[in-house]
Amino acid sequence: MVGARAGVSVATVSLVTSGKTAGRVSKENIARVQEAVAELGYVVNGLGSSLAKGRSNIVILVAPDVSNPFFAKVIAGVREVLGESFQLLLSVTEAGQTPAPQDVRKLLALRPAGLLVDAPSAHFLAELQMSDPMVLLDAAGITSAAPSINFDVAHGAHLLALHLEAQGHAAVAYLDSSTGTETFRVRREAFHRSAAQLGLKVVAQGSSMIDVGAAALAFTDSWSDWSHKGVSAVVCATDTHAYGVLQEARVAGLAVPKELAVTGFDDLPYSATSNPGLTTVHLPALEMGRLAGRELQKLMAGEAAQTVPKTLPATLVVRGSTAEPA
Amino acid sequence: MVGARAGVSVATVSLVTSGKTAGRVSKENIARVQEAVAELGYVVNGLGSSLAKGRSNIVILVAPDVSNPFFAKVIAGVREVLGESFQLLLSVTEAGQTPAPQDVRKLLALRPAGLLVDAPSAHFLAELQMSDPMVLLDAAGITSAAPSINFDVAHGAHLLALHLEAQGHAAVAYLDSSTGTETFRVRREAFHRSAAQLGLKVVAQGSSMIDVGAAALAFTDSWSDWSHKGVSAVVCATDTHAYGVLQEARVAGLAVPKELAVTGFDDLPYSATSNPGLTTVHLPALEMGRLAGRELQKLMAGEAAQTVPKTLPATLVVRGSTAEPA
DNA sequence: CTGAAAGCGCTTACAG
DNA sequence: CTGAAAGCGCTTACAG
Repeated sequence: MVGARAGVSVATVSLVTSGKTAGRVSKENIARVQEAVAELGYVVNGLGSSLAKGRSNIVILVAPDVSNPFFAKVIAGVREVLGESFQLLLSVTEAGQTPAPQDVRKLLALRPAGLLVDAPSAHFLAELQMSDPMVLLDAAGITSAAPSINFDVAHGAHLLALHLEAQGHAAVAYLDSSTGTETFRVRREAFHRSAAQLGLKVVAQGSSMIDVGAAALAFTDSWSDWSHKGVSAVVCATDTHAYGVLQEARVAGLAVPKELAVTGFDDLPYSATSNPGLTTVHLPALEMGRLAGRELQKLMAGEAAQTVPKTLPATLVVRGSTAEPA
Repeated sequence: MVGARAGVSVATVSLVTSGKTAGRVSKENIARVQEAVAELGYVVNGLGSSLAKGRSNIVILVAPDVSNPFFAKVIAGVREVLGESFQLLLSVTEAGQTPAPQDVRKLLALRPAGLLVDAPSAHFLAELQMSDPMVLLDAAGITSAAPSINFDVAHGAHLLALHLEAQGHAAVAYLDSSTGTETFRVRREAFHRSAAQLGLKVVAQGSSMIDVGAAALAFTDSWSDWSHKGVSAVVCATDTHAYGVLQEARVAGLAVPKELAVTGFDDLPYSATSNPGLTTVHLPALEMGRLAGRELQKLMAGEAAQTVPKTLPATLVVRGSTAEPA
């Protein structure tokens, strides 16, 4: 450790670089060490440091779909809370895929201080059997000992059904995501339940990956059938699906919302500016990131975890895709 | 190290877990160790391992905008090449921002085996002064000792000018990105140069962040002015900008491409399915990821780096936003 | 206020 | 084929 260029012991250098000088190191030595550090461009080796301390300062965020504008907000929220003290890293898996057991193992080998897991599957959590601090995000429908922050997607689906019924729709189609994440099951089942209560008939179903092109294809393949069944609105599991439907509706010359209403879920940035704007369920992503970050901090500080999942409200944003502007 | 439950020394366990048993450990001991590992759910502590070996197996990808569908492909390419041997992690910064010096320092503290830096600024690289393996991606206009993989965006811009001139346009507006990344400077300057050669006039300029809403706003604010100047086409620095323009053109009742042609840059997935489809410059993102991964592997293996930046071809994809379907 | 020393969990020559 | 030992770069009681 070349920092001994300051003429002090390694112990003193360590004290200075980790900021634990209070009443332990003289002013002169602090200055001398800082100077040497600056001159040599010394950076503490996190490997040695973490090993000695028994834990790293890495927080890993595991998510199936990092390349999603919705997720960017979640990340921003987490960063805001975790700040300087932890190094946030994203685990990368195949697009749309939850990481495989061996990926997880490699992550744990880094001995992260904490784990944030977005949209986990039950299977994934079973594999994990984490004892380290862990917080689940968007884990509706999952039971786990780990604290979780969820969106009230069921209520969101309910609001959607209410709105469509009020707009006079009688028969709708549901375009689901084929990724099989729990949140989509909850969205779908809640919508069906609410629709049934209201006398709104879900007469057709479809599904595709979360991709504009795939959703567009799913819609064009089904539309003639749906049309015969009297479908006047398509309820999509995500905004991305809705974009595909909006596009193909335009190609097919269908007037939106007059001949066909379209709804989404997530309220991605694009939904506010599309034409027509997309009626969708807004989920407070930034807030989710913040809460998850805070909960993880507590856990990492050794405090007790929340036991009841925290649920964030979902709200309905009505735009031109379901209602003519007043 | 509880693995000594197999009745062997730590050294033997280490040999087994790192797969270096060839002619060094007996079959029985291999089996015994593997059994103990499985029973105890043992995971090698990467901190200790990396410290002993002098380097980690972490590769960090630094990028200003991870939440971008374009970037998802780059990542896929990198993963494909790096495979099992390295742990790919994404560094997270504020959306659209290149990481600050202190962020970089924290990254280096992890002693990554290699660094992949996307769209770096000259300033960022100066701060870095890396001696570790590093490969730059999309660093057009940057000079650095590190190998880099670039897109030939200048040629792409040239193709765009050629196409617009051939379509009979005489006056166009350029909608730039306000992020100030080098690649946008190159795109803009190349387009202006080519346009000037062809007698195509760039009569107006605008700029916004890379965001559909922001681009839409920039367009509506400028359109009456641009219109007076005889603008018949808007050339956008990214597809995202183009989406904003397309939307507002529709709102304004402008027929695309008849009254207003629109072009993008990047060829995001959405551009193929938008209506009209977006004429844009296709950049081979997956291929860039692969090449960058391969180059980094060479570097990490101690082989000589390529000295000349590798440039991937940009191609023009003509769609409905500039040309009526035949 | 300071430094010598033990130890974090591994890997890797080295001697047997 | 096997194990004892040194060492990777730190941190943290501990003794002074």
